[in-house]
Amino acid sequence: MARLSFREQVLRVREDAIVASVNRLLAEKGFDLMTVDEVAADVGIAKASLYKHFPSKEALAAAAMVRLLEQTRSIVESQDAERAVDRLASVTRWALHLQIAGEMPSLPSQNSTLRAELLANKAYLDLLMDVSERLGEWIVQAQADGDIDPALPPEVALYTIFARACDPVPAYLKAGGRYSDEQIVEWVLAVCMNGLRPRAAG
Amino acid sequence: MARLSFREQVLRVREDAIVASVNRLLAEKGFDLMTVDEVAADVGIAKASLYKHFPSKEALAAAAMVRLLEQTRSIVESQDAERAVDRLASVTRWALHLQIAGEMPSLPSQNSTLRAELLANKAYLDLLMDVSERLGEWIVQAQADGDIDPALPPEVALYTIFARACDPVPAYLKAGGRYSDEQIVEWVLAVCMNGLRPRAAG
DNA sequence: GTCTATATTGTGATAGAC
DNA sequence: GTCTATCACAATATAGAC
Repeated sequence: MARLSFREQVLRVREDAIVASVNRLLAEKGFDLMTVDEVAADVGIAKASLYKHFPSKEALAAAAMVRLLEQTRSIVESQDAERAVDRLASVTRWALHLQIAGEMPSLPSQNSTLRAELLANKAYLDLLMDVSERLGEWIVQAQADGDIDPALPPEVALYTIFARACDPVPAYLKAGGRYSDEQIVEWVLAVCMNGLRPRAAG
Repeated sequence: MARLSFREQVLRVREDAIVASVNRLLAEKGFDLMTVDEVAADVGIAKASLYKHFPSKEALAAAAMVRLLEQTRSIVESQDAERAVDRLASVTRWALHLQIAGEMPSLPSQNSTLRAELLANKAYLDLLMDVSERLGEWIVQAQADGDIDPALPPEVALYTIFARACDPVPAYLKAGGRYSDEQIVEWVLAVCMNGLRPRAAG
């Protein structure tokens, strides 16, 4: 990796702060209700300055998603459990914790402008492919191990796991106020992984 | 039920048409991206006329949700399978079919204005209570039958079933284009109900 | 109750000085 | 690259004639 000049480092730190704010606001209010004014105020700079770093609101959201996928890849690569199903459960648990802590950015799947921007973002696509392939391998392995139903197409299992990132169930249970975050995560995780298991014969 | 005058019937039909349009647009674009202009154009009346029927965009969305819950209650009441778990699966299958057909209205859970409007809507709350209580009874029965894990709080199962209404997995699988709607619904349903099952001992 | 036309506001994005 | 000030426009909501 090339050395960065002091100027470039300052720039990098500033942009990290922006993306962190965007991440938090996306988790809190979602893309449509998050305003660029809010982001600027949260970072503590003028809106026009924001636009010198990122050309559009969509680009801000994309940067937050790239950040999330980088964290995800890092978590995926750090898994060392022997059984593939345990590695899958561990990554899913991490995502659920992020979500229940209010740090999981969420994007509307229906916004076509945003979709187009993401699909044009090479960093985003590469990371998504990377993570998907790794998880896909684990799923196939878990099917061979008898931990995931072999009759299920791997992509069904993959999407089911990805979908935990925007599962509304944790938030509903948390709103009830009767259970700890830990307990909620474990229940949702158990229901998720249990759903992928092979059905008992008979 | 009181007889309606001709005038009132016309009004009723018009409002049904409005709510049906709102339902479709909510399913297609979601609340934030749906504009009142679109609704008016879709129904074929002027926007100002729309506002004579419904006082706000939020009220339009609420009416669509009431309509959905009325349909849900009707489906719930028509269930006659012997086992509670089969009745639960059948209702969930209906919701998944509605969703994959693009007829399931979806609201952002983060919009506080919309939340407040819904929580102030007695018809909505009554229907929600009604449906929840009935499904809750079935869940408790299914736990007694050994079809749902008795260690799971009934509300976890209830929310898990409710969440199928906004599950992104069917849309992702449909976008892949490799499987029929029927096949997708059956997989997602199976994973859902399997997840609630008791874990095998050992 | 329906229409056309308009008021009002919120917000994404930019101009131009420094 | 940062700021203040402003534009441009979309979208909710309403006025007022018929």
